[in-house]
Amino acid sequence: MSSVSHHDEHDENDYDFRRIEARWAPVWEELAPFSTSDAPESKPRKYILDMFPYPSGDLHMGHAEVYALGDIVARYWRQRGFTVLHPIGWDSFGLPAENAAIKRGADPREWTYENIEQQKASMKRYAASFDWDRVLHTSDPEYYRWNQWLFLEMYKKGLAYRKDSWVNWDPVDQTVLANEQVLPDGTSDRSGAVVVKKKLTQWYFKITDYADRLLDDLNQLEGSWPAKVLSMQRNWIGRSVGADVDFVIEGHEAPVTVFTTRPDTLFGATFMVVAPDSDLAAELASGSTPEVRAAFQDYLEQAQKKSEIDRQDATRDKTGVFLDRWAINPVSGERIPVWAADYVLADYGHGAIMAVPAHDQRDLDFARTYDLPIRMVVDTTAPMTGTIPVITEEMLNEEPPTIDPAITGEALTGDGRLINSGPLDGLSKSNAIKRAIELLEERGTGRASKTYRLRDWLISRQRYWGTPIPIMYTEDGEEVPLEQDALPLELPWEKGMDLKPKGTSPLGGLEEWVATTTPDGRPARRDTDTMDTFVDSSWYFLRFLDPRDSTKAFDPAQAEKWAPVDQYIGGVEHAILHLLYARFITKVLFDLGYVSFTEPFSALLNQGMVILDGAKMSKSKGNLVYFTEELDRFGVDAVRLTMAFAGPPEDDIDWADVSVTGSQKFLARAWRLSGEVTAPVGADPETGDTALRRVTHKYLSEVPGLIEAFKFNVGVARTMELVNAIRKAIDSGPGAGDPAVREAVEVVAVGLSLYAPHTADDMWQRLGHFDGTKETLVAFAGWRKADPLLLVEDQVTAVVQVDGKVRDRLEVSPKIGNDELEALARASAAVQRAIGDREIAQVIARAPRVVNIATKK
RNA sequence: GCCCCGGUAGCCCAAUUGGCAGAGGCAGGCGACUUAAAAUCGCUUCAGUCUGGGUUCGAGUCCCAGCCGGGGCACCA
Repeated sequence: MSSVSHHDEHDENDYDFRRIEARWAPVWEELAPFSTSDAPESKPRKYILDMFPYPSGDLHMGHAEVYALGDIVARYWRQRGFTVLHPIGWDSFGLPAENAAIKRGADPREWTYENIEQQKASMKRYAASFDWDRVLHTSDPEYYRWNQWLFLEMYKKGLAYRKDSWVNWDPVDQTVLANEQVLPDGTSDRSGAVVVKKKLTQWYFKITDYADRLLDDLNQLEGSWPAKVLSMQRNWIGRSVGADVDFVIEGHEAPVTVFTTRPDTLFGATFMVVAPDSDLAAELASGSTPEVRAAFQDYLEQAQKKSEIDRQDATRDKTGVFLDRWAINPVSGERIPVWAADYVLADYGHGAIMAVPAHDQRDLDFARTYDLPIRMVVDTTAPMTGTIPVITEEMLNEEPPTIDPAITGEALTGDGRLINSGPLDGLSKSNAIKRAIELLEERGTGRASKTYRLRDWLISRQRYWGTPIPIMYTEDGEEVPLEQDALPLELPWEKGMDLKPKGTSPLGGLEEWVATTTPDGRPARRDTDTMDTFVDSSWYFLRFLDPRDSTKAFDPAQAEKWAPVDQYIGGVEHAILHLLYARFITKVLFDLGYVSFTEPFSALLNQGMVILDGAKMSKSKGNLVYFTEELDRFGVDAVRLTMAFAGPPEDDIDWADVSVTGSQKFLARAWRLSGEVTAPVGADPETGDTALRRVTHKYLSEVPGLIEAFKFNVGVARTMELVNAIRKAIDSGPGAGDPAVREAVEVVAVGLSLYAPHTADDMWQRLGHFDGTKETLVAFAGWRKADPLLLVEDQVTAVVQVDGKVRDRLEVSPKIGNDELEALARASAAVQRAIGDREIAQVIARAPRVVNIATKK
């Protein structure tokens, strides 16, 4: 045997992913098939967006998943005849670059743009169908100048402002953090350090102005966004509805307002508590006796020494200090003591509460610690029917169990009948809430009110690698915004610049840059902080519409054409931060008249994580699966297909549970078919084998619904079925020359183009369709219409049950009627045997599927 | 403590409005091809759907209670 000819034959008929990848990568590079710059006006449009990556190192398996899934969606809509905008860029400002630069003593730009080049090469290898003409990097001056523009627009509207406040300080990264960046355990989501509080003057975006809209508009996204994300956002915004109540403080000019969700318990308020770190507490203490002042100072210092973790521990004992001040209940006129205690937070509500120990567990714990009065005002033993209290005879005869919170230590928060509450007596909880608010409003000492967990977005960062804040300060402290034509205010770089975190921005060290003059010629100093990088990503989807536009951030006309994003794909780790900010900025841009929509992402898909052996992959655990290694071993298409096939996209993929080899074998099976087809291009499929055509057309009709429901795993399974059916047709059916076989293999190629672009294009070429032009790539072949005649089965199996158990199966016409089916069922010998001598009670026929005969018991 | 999601074969997962529990894959077994093996092809074993109730002619699917797993929020007034 000639080994040479043997080898040649091998070459032609063996699936060699390396050779196939090497064949197509240069073709795609040359044809730039997914550029949308020449999109015809006539075609419908889709904007499919994958969350853009941060350029730290090379791509990892998580990227491999998101870009595989996003690409399925993009390629699907292209096959459906849409012009698909599927851009990519880099979220390239941020701390990792800066930390790497410090380690290497170099410019963060070098590290950043080297990584971008590496990731870009990997993405191209991965064959993601991006529009490479629209690449953007948020660290380019041409991008971040529009962050500055946005900041100034918001500044003009009072939505960007500076305030002095207690902020979250990351002692490792030496910068402030937004609330959203502090994890529930009080550590930084970046460095992992325990966050401490620091009082600083910082820039904020007034996201709280949008709290109601951010909450209410979530209803529009119901069904299109994962329920989990909607619930997380609702929790995060945390709207509480209740009342503001004004308490006069003896010897204090202004009344103190408290927020409460339970104005019905106003008569049960037996003391007031203010947050020790609030201005109000300091004020009240300073007006008190020297002893109180000293005790308060002492308490405040202790409270501030506590870490965020200790402070949030709900189980720890309540502490506080009496301020020797007295407040007057605006409804009852009662005189109640005022305390300072750190279970009240300075930055929630008004930083002060009315304490109702009988009906609030925290207040009760505090009252029991300091021996303060506890008064029940809601009798929760009175059962309610609607809003009318009902007392049964049984209850009158029974010795009632003690429910007094002062004895049990359990606050009563349930519904009940109001007692000890003057005009509210006898009312139910909900009616008493309404009535109490009316009473307060009549007297002008309170009003209905809402408060939120959401705080304003702190955007200042004391680090280098970000967007400079376009504000300067004159010698007398006046804020002066930059003029638009002074933008971009470029981020300066000096060789040997010290970027080490030291608590103030590194830009402060560049005297030449900091010292400037106002437009009217006064000496001034620039703000040396940079913006939170979440500002960058809060509007990038609009910049993709024309990333080279040097005259504006984006073109409203283009936004009208493409936006909002039809499908957004990314990890659930951004469920709050990025998505909340992007929603906020979109609403701001709407209010400013730049866009006509109020939500940026019409639909959202969260993919799960790629894990290994049940554990998150990490370098420290040493259980990393390397992206490049997987591609080298199994090929791009097999890795992509595995991502799609592993399971529902939102579930985690355990790389130990999947078989990339299996994917590879399947691709080889499918690919080989394209070499076996002998029917000529254009052979009329209608002259082919009907049984195979039924399978093919069922595939054509079912798969679109599956893809649109993100059931990619089922879509792949259906493609496997079709391939199996073709294999059978060739080996033991009508044979490789049948036009239906050609039709089916072509449908496989188009179907596979969503998951395995190299294999699909190679099949398409072997089937004789590719002529070197962009239009003849399989990506543009189009999804064929299923022939409805082939979808109608001429025989279906009807099941006959007796008392719910399957006793016979009948081959019947799909058009059979209930009566006829029932008659057939009754005639069945197997059925009669099952019935025996029992009497038939009822027969349910659901033609053409099922007949159930129920017998009398 | 409050809220949300999920439990189907050894494993990953399917299953229109309630209507034959199994589509697909992995792993395993047997066979064909081969001197042999790999590759390939064919055939094939395996659960009655977490538990207990309920509704129904009929429940993986709907309702109630519970168990287990995952997630979010939580001294938020």
